[in-house]
Amino acid sequence: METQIEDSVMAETEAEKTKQIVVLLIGPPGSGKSTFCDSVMCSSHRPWSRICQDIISNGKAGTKAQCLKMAIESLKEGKSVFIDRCNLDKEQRSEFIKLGGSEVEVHAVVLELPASVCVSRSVKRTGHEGNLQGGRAAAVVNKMLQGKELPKMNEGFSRIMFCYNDADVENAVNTYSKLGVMDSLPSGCFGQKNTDTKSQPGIMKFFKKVSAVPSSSSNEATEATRKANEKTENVRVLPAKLGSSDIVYTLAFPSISTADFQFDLEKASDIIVEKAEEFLPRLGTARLVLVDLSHGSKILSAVKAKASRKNIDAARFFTFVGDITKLHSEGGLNYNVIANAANWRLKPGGGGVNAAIFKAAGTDLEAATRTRANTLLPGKAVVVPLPSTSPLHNAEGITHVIHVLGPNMNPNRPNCLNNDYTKGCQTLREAYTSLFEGFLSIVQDQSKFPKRSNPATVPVSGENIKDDSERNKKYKGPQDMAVASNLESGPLKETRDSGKKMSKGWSSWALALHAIAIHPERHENVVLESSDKIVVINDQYPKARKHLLVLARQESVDGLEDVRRENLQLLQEMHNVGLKWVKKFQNEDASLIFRLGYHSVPSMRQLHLHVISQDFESDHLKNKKHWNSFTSSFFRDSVDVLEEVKSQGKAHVESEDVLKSELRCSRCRSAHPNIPKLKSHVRSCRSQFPEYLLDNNRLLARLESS
DNA sequence: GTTCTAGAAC
DNA sequence: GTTCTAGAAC
Repeated sequence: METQIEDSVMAETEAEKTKQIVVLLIGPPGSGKSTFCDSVMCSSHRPWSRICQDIISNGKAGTKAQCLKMAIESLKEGKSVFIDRCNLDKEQRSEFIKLGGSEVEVHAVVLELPASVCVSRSVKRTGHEGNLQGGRAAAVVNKMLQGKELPKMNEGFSRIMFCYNDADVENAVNTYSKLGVMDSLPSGCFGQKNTDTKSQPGIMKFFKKVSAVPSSSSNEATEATRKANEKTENVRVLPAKLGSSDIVYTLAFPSISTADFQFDLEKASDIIVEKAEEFLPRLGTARLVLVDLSHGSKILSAVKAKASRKNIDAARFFTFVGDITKLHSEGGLNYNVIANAANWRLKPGGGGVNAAIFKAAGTDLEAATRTRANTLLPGKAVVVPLPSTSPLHNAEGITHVIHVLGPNMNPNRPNCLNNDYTKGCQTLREAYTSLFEGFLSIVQDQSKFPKRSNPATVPVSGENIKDDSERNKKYKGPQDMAVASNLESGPLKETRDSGKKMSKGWSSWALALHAIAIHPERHENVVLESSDKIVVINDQYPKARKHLLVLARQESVDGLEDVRRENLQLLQEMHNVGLKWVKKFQNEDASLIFRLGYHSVPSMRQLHLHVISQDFESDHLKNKKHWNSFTSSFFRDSVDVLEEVKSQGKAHVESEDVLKSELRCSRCRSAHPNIPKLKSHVRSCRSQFPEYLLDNNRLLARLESS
């Protein structure tokens, strides 16, 4: 018996020592992944299998699935495994990480060499198994690095080594070469620096300096990868020379403010021509196309006439008749960026161009817009990259939508300027400036991957290149545009005026309520009640003994800030449903006391009414923000919201700053130094509630509270 | 919104 | 030493 036990202990110890390893190489083409594997395998005493996606299919490129299959087979044979593919993002890595287990450790070796090194190696190599060579290489490498996510231990790695230069690589090669069958390496993350080489500095500098060079589309690199196998590129073609097949960057835009906002056509056409003339020289070969739906459009003919009088290049600035969402499929126009005559809430609806674009782009555009901005001021623009899943991206080739808000002269629309054309023209000029600058930033951004430049000759010093330093100074990337556009204050008083909120989008975690409200049928397990107007659920992290949420189902009402008179019926319905549940709970326990209300600034998207008992007995109530969001003026009682919307058309929204104020008992208002002490006090406090809460049925108690 | 955790507060 | 908060990451 004893020997048996000893044997099994021995076996376990041994098994631990002989753990196999899966090593994921992480790096773009040219980073030296294959060389790394070869170097280790040359001198290692451990059996290794190198799994290279570029050659897995009888010497040709194969699939991730093939790699996985081969990895499993190699592990069964007792070999350790190198996964020799780029593995640049978490998703790409996840399935290989799953190969790990009690018998198998998963490591990462990150080859973070300068992008320029990778590009130059990719370009120079002739016998590379992936056949990624020539001028396309730079585009591919740079595009890949854009989407790169560095590995983290919590993905499931037991060890990560970062290499930033040849010395680091050599060190890593040695580490793995020396690793005998019985050895293991310490786990942890080694060598990581803070710097991140998402882009290739040299190439960026270069493309900022040359005039904007159009490229076919943002899919350039993907397309390049595919074509790299078919074409032998002449890498010596200069950037300025464009083949006839090249697609030129094109912005299609509607006339801003002249439709629904009733802006004077003559004045508007002057401004359009003036701004186009100003921007064309900066836009390289990119084109501006004014679009209108109807052939008899007065704005188109006015602009056409004025542009012709000013001798503006008609090949680069022209008018086009058609549906702005179908100019390619129905009009044969190649274009990649469209402007939207947006509303200040950046939401679908209203009719016209705005409705058409949101409809054609699908929900992707709405979601993408939210990550950039919540609202827009007149005269401002926000650049939104269109996800490749959007129908507009696929069918028309549109990669970006730029929302623009122009001045309004229509008394039936918000912020009417009452014929003040001094202000109006100023704002319209500003709107076109914002729009064209946004477009310029896209063109510059995409020019990182020029179609026919030779990245191998990317100059370290750019003698032959004209320096357009003015542009360098003045224009920022699209993301900066979005922020800048929203941080500036303007005449739109209704707009949320805290820069923080305005530039905030909805993170993925904040969309859960929205998903339930829109598709309650997909969340049957959590839905307590639903109708066509509302859905009732338990708060997932209740902050009191009873804590429900009544969700509005209507799209586009994200929170209290969006509520207007037209939503009164909805608010009343939500309130009534809340009351009904309060009654139900009080029938079960008459001592429960409730409040119904909204958070001034919700963390989660979709208007939701809190129905919460006032005991606050919950382990989920953990911090100051939790407490203050239910007990300070940040919590807006439903009765008050209803009253304010009825009388003023909207509800007061308290600043988030109050969430940081001191901790006070919701009954006796005494202050407490920290959450545990506060909670302990609240458990035993039997004071009367403040007078304010006893008014107007803000507090819903079955019995007289004592 | 929560979770995790470094470091401040005690 | 432990408790608690606050900021980052998700």
